[in-house]
Amino acid sequence: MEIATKYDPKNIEDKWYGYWMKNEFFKSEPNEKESYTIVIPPPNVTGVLHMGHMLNKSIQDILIRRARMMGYNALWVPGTDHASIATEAKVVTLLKERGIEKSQLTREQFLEYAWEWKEKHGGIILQQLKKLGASCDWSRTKFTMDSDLSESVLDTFIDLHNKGKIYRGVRMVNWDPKALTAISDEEVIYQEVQSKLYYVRYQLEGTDQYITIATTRPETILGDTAICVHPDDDRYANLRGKRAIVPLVSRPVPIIFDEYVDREFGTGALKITPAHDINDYNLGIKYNLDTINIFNDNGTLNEQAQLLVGTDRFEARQQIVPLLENAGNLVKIEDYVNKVGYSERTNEVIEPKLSMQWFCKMEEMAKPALKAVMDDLIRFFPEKFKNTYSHWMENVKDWCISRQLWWGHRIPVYYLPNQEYVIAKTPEEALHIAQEKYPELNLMIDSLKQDEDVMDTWFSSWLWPLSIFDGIRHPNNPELSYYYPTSVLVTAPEIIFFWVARMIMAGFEWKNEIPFRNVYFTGIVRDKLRRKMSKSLGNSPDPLDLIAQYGADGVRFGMLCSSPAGNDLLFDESLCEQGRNFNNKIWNAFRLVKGWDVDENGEQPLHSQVAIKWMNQRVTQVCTEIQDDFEKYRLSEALMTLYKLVWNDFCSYFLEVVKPPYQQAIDGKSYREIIDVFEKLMLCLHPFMPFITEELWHSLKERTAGESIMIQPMPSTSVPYGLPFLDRFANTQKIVEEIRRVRTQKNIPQKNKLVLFIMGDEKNGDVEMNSIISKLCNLEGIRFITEKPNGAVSFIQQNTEYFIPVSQNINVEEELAKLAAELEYTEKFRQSVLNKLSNEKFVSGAPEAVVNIERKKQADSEEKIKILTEQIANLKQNS
RNA sequence: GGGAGUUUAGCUCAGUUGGUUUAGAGCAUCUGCCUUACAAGCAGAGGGUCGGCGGUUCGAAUCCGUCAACUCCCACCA
Repeated sequence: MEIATKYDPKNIEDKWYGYWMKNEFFKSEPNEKESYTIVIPPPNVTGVLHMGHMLNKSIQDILIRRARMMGYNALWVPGTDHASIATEAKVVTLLKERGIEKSQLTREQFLEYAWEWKEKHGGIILQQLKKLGASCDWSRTKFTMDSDLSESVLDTFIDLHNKGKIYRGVRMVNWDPKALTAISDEEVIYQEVQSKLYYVRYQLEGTDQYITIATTRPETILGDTAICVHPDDDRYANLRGKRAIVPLVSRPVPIIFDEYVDREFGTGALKITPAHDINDYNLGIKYNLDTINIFNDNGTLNEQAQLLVGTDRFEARQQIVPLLENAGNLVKIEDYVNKVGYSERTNEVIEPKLSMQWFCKMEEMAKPALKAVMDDLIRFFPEKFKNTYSHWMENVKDWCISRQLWWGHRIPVYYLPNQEYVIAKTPEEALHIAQEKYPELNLMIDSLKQDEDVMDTWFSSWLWPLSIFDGIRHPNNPELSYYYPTSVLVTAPEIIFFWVARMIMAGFEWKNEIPFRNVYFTGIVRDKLRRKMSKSLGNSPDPLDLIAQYGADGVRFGMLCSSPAGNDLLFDESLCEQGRNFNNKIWNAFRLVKGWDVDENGEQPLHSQVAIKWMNQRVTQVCTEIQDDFEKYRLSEALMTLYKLVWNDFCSYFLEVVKPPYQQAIDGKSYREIIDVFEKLMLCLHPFMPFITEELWHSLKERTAGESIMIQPMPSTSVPYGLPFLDRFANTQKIVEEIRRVRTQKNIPQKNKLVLFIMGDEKNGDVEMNSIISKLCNLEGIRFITEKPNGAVSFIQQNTEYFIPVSQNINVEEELAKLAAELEYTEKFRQSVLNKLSNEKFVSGAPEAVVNIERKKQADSEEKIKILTEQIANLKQNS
């Protein structure tokens, strides 16, 4: 049957994925083998596959497939993250499209919609991963809001609270006055805006003197509770102990001295509004200042402002200017460019707002987590992220773990009528505890009011490697003992603090062990213009379209062939094209081999015997190389090495040598050995390109039902390979290239046979390698000579002279020029070597091996100069 | 403002402790080929004073200093 000339991955990929699933090859259970575990960084449950996932998941699949073939019990655990903020935003938007406002719903109603949506549309991304070939154990799929994982989150909250590591405190949050919610720092977008800098003077109490401050937000003057200057600022040294009068509201406030103030900016004097600026708030704590909150949640001024009550903050900014001017407090207004934070969701200007939040103490937990990385108990690839990590861990701040949302793990705190609170996993439990503690209150279930907030999403994902094995609730369970610590975490450097650092802390906190041994940081996928791929820019291709166009194997190749750990990937479809072409190349190599007639009685030619020996040694050599690459997570290097092995060595050399002459059969021995080599190549490539390798592995030999390449062992690296033999072959390849160059230059078609003259004694000839040259260069014969022939083109390889007689006239000028150029180069080279060797300090200072190399270079170049000089003389004489 | 990193061929990158490198790969480019596996291919070729300057050394892409450009992270200036 004819095999198509082009590889078509479509049906093949679906067929094998189904086969793998049916045979449960992805499943893992603890056994006597060593475990190799990867937990997926759980994508948002609302997410769809993007290019960043493609890179990240391809890498994980490559690692897990290789581990499986290296004899480990490999497990890749999939799952999704509930992603409080993103999911809630998504659900809110979808409800709005149906004409429902979140504010109209009760918490329970909203959550019902959210769950309904999650069940229906959540986790699409996991289905998409199957297209990529991801070999996850799907039977273990987890979701951060599964009941067991949720319970683990509550357990850890309660545990940390009992240990005194969780507390309640006031914090400045990013308030969105339009959405009426706090948002995270990550959702604030800073933009430069053209604004004004207002200089306002404050009268000093009991004098007719003034102090002038500069502000971009004059409306917040109404909430001022201090003036601050630099302690070393001579201009204000006499103000110590004085008070200033806040304009318009006539409030006397202290003048404080702190190094926070930049003397160069404005007048060097700063007004302090602790309720509406994070820095002012910190100063407020330091100097025990009053905090006057002048804003309502919707951004209008409240009664505390005394003036302009009910006016919007921006309107108030306009209106307060003439008021200040009339009162004689406005000094001047300058144009000014500053950065203002906007809400990513509503594009509203963020208002810093004080609110009560839950915090987790970090300092103590950070210590073992920092040490583990610095001591290489956990290794980072690339290593440079150790610096980033240590810098952050040494300056770690307490973690605000509450979020003003509904979708997520609700904080298990129950407030009592007496202002106290209890912590418990369920309302019933809470009631029970409360009743025991305060029997006099006669508490009922309705007396308890649970905290309205949910926990930060990371407060569940930091448990991920533990909670998926139920390691929080049952820290000594056999699954956890077997699979934990996991082998490697593959993730993005952006979340090194949010997630990586915290998982390490959680690992020590609840298991007293690292969660993973290695961390591989991927880069960011960018477009050719180095812009981050994003939905809003519209510069990101749809991964599923790419897979449809180039095949999953092709896309995987494209993602991997040029992305060293930590480096950004500048994605271009041409990379996938290269991958597709590679698949096609392999496919056609298979077509060639499959098309041969086999003659079991045929004798194996010498060139085949030599080529097979060489190819096997090359495979072993490359396997050893990529073993090292994998240990260092140099996956791109490993892939490129295999790419070159297959394309250059296997296709361009090996198959060309062993290929029988047109319409002749191949001998049985060679055929079987070629198939064996082909099979080894498929094994090596399988982690990178699982589908085509499975397809061909099945086609190369008879297989029985239920067999698969993905559970075969990798080719052994223990077979010795001989460097001298490989060197001989490399030299042979150079000779072949020289002959081909002659053909190209002299326009001699490949089908015309040539004769090769070799200067020297036939006894010293390399019969094995010459058989290769004969086959590849279509030689009529090889003859050994002692006299330089006329009418021949020559080249020198390893100081042996080769001549090829050509029918047309030799262009003597051209030949001479070529020889002269080579002579000049060689003489220069020799001179540089001589310079080194004539240097006393080099000869005495450099290691002997290095000096010997130079001596060898000298001898070789002198020999070559001699040969070239002779050739030039000979050529001149004969012309 | 604080910290980290990058700079090698047109592009993306290797180059491991300084010495078998007057620097390699893949892609792209150019030339010639529809050669009986593959034009998604074959054969051949060109292309770099390793960001600039200075230093250490017998010897520097590699180590040190300095300048320049770019990137990322953190903090965010009234």
